[in-house]
Amino acid sequence: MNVSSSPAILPESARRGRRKEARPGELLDAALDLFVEKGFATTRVEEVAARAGVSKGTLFLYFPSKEDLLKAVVRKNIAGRFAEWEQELESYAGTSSELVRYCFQSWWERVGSTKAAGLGRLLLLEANNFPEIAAFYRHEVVEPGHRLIRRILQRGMDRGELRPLDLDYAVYLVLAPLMFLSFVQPSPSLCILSPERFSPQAYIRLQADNVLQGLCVRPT
Amino acid sequence: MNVSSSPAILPESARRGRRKEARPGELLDAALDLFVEKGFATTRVEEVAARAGVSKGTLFLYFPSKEDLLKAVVRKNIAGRFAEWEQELESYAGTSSELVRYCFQSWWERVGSTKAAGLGRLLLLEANNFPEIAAFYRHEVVEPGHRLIRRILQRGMDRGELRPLDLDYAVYLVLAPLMFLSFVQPSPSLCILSPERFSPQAYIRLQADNVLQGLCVRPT
Amino acid sequence: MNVSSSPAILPESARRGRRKEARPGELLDAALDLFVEKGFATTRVEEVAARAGVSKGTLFLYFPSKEDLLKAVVRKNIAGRFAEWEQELESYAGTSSELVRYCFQSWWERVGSTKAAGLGRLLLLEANNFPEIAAFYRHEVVEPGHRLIRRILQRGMDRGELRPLDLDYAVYLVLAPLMFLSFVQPSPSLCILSPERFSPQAYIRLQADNVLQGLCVRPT
Amino acid sequence: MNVSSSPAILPESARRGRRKEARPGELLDAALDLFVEKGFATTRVEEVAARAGVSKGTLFLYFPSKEDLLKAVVRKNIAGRFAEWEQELESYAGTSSELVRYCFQSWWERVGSTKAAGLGRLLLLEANNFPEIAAFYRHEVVEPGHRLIRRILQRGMDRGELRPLDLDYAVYLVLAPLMFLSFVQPSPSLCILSPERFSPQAYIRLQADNVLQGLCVRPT
DNA sequence: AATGAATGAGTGTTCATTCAT
DNA sequence: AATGAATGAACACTCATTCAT
Repeated sequence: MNVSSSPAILPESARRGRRKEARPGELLDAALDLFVEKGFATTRVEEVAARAGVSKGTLFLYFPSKEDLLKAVVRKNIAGRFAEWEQELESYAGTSSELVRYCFQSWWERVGSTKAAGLGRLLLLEANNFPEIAAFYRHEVVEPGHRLIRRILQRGMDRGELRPLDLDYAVYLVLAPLMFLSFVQPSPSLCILSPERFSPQAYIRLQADNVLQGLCVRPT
Repeated sequence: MNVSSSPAILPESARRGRRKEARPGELLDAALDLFVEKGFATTRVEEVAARAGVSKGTLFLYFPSKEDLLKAVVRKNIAGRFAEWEQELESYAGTSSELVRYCFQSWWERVGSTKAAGLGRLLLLEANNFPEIAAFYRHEVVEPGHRLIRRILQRGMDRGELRPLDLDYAVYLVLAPLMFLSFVQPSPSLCILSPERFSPQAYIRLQADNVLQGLCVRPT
Repeated sequence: MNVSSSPAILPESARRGRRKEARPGELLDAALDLFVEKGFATTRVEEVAARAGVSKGTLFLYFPSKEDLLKAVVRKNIAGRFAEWEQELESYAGTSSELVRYCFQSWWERVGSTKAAGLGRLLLLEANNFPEIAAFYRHEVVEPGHRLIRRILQRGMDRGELRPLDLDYAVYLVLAPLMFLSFVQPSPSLCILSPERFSPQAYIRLQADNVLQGLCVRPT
Repeated sequence: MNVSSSPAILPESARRGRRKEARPGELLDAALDLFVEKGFATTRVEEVAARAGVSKGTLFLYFPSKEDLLKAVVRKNIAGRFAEWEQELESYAGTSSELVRYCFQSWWERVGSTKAAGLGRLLLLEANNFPEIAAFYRHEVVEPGHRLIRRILQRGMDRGELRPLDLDYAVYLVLAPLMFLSFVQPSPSLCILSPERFSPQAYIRLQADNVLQGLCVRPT
């Protein structure tokens, strides 16, 4: 259609009228943005609706309550990509160093650089207020994530490429730098000194490097 | 005080009197707890007052508004310990490895294990809502912290004990694991699989170890 | 109609077509039911539409507003049966006792046992909110009803069959039992102890009996 | 106090300030008035508050929700006067005619002429919407009322003063005229032709008369 | 200084009504 | 004629803040 080729032609009339299939997605995107940026309690449903280009009433046509909107946001942004990820791991042929680097890098590409990255931060606080949602997130995201990392580290130990580790804590060697980045990104000015010059990619690279090699000089 | 000079007559009011100066502190403690646990917006001033054992009205006697209460919480819990810390660094005689380990450990003792640890998380989530407070925290805590870590790493590089690093990113090698812990601690169930069995000390130790040595086996 | 001339082609739309004229009636029936059962304010237009098997929008095609729907409900269910009733009275040949009994009985058959009975109760409760509608009902139903009863009682007094009565109050001797029944019927559990066993006919019979004979034993 | 003796002195300042004990009662009175007049759904809590001379928020200080306000209204206006009434019946020495007349008259004095009379009408509709409240009313008011009337009629039959009756229906000979009056009173214009000239006392007297003697002339 | 009753602006949610299709 | 997506005014309820005592 020439709508997409010339977006200037039908901007207004397209926004009006019925768009039943598109609405929920637009609302969920708007909600994710605002919830991550301002928090759940501070975000008014009217703001969400406005950002999605509809009225307050319309939002309630698709989501029975603000809390249900949050649930839907969480559900939508939890792609079950872990299956795919585990596949890749099974068939990975390279060294453990390469695998860890690949893991950091592909987390950035698939999660960290997307809007979904803010979800963790959002739930960080709301976990106490909405235990049910937190449990869902935990089950769908956190647990699979832990399992994946453990397997990677175990593989490295099995192959003699990684030093012996207590896996219960070693998981966080991978998790902490990634989570820190996703927690901090939506309001970088608090923790990052020069947000303008900060390159997440460079951050990821150094963290991957160092989790493998450590700070100390190595005898060559 | 003449209150204590007539102990038999005013036993009740004496208890009150003794506490009078402590009130603001108790309110700030209660506020920190609740803000960290439930978030700023979700916490009602009445809850804060109740936890501090006073009435809602009394709270407003000491703090003109809920936001001012938050500001006061931030101010109180930002001890200017960086001066002391920098002192210790100047006069530190050991190796860089020891210094980094000491840094992790003493962060845990002085910050991570205290209630103040939750402050970062609180402000992380409210940074966008209260830029002024965030800027204050940034200036008083984040920037000195960054400087401290940079100096430690620089010292290590100067002494040839640490490998060459881009300090702009290397700071986060230290910061990320510590911040992750303090962000996650108040609602551990979200990110930590077995919160009951989780030992922050063991976490700290492994992170310090690994930031120095890395995961890879080292040739002996 | 040419719709029926091509029955094979448009079987669906034919059903629609046949119903087209019936729509308003079905909506009015549904509205009466729901208004009487749940009250005007508590009934949503969507419910009315749903019960009539059409969409919300369709209802507004026939009735410009919810209040107009109520007006139409009232208008439809006020059959001008009083003319016929008065006729019967004029030509009635029996005793006054028989006439009163006949009056009770035929009220039950023509009004009390029909859905229209609930109208009185509905308007009783909404009279203060919609004075205009109440005035209409009063003029079309209440006043003719009063006149009818007065005439019956007057006839009885004239014929020496009924004791002398102040007609301004005596009307309610007939009205009260009938109205009570119609007010109470739609939610009988409130006033009637065993709604399952309650027979309106038996109620009507006893009330008619007693309004004529009274409770006291009569000397034979 | 001279407050009551000179009500003009402190009219305003008295209304402000704390009146914790008086508030609930004032709110309940206002609520009963408005609920009876306009119905539950149509009455806004703000109106109730305004009529009681307080703000919307204050109402919620005393009643957690609008529905709870309704419950409290019902509870408050159900005086347990049935015990007293049954006492009077036990010890009543006169004829059954006198007793029935007394019953009609004292219902008017104790119930019909008070604001509580509107309760029945209010619940008539809300019974379907709030079954729990209806059940309470039924248990506290309707059932004791039925029992009382049955006993009166039974006594009359036992003493040979009243004709044989099926009590299950005879109760309504007493109930219907009284209930009709209380249902109709709050918006008399609907059913009563000349509300200005209508005397409830005259109504009560005639109904009592007639329930005993009937319309038909009696041989003397 | 302390209380807690009172306030009212603000927010989530409902629902009669409109209108593009 | 019929639909049902969209609207926004209206209302129940919350809670930071005030103030008389």
